[in-house]
Amino acid sequence: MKRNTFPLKEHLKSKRVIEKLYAEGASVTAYPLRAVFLEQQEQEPIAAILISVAKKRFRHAVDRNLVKRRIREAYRTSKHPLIEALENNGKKMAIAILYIDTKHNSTAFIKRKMEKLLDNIITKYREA
RNA sequence: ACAGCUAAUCGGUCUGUCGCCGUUGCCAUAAGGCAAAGGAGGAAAGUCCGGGCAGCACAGAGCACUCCACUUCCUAACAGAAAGCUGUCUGUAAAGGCAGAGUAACGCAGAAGAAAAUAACCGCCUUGCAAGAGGUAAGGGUGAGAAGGUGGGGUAAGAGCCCACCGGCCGUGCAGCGAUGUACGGGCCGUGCGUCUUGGAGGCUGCAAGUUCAUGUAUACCGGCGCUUGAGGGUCGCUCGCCCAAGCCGGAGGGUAGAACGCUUUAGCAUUGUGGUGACACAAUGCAUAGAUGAAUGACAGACACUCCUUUUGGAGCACAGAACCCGGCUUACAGAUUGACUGUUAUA
RNA sequence: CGGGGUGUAGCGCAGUUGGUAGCGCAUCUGGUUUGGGACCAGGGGGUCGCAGGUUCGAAUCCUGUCACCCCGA
Repeated sequence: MKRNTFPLKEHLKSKRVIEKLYAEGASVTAYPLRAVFLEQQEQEPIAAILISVAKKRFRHAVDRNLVKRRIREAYRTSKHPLIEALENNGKKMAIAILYIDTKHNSTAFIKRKMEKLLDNIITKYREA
């Protein structure tokens, strides 16, 4: 059985890549989540992830942290189908996950939507 | 007992599974793996003050500018804190809020009002046929503010002109380190704000400071100094000396977007003792307690505690809020719990 | 994290040596026109972001607070 991890290496940090991602990346939505993704070969992990919660939507740092932690937890526990799909094709990818609701949602709800979102990324990438 | 006021403390606990971050140890050529013990706050917040620290600037002194201002005291420092003083407001009270250096000179005080400061509009009194002249701050009216206030004597009418009490000012004695209080005496006193005067503080920029390494570009351009008549660098607390030495400094432009140091041991925390009304200081003993950087400190399940609603079975809730170089304050947000001092009301002894 | 600014009528802005809060557009009424626009005349509309303080008096000075915007790699 594979372990559900999300170490620092899999975080997306490079400013250049992020700028390119937002400029050229394709997007999918599974409300309240939106993903922006781009194929990106010059990187170590198979999928580099960026999680973003806008200050405009949650004014207090406590609320932003809570939402980011829930998203991180959801990604950690449901990332393997995506990783396998990319590995089988020999591709690597940079993904930004945005939270576009203005109120809190439960962890279980976010996890369901995360699974749907990652599934959507795979199908949309195959089409393209 | 209830209600309040004030000072302080706390502001969930435990178990299991899966994760995140750095540290230490072991294993591994390496990538990494395993284990251990740790991992948000009283406000981490706002960024309103004050320092430390860093770079740059700087001969000395003065002026200007900005801020502060009852007294004594604490502190590294402060616009902060402590103990007091005076006035004023709120409260039955405990208590709390606000204001408080000085006034020699100068300026301003809209509208209203006769007049806003060497004052006479109406009125009153004297004089005069009258016009007018003189005296008068008791009464009217305007205003935030109008000639110390109230009462009596006194007078042509009046007025500190005189007296009593009160308020203010000056002097002396006493108490206090002092602000100030108090007793006695004196003369009889025009409001507010500002400029100003006196004393104190302040160089500028901020960890995206600053330092080092790697990658990369421009050995090109402009200005200055220098090329053996030595710029600059090293040694060094400084000068001399000695050594190295052909580049160095600034501007504009181009390039890089990675890593490390700074980065957590400190004006540090806890306990006890001593001094002080107190803020606080000193001493002894013990402790080591986040250090991330597109930014970790969590998710899920269960149990307990607490509060509320229903009622004996359950349901709901559980504040404000998340470190970003570090401290000392201030301000603002905050469900609830505990302890000490004090006040009021009611009841009982 | 650090630095700076703004908040005044429905909209865009003046007014900050303290003394009745204005301008343009919009809006309303009347006139003009066959009717509309333009034009002419007149009117209404303000917790000056919010809460305290100083002052006789605050949009203006001081303190706190809320919202929004800009700059620094």
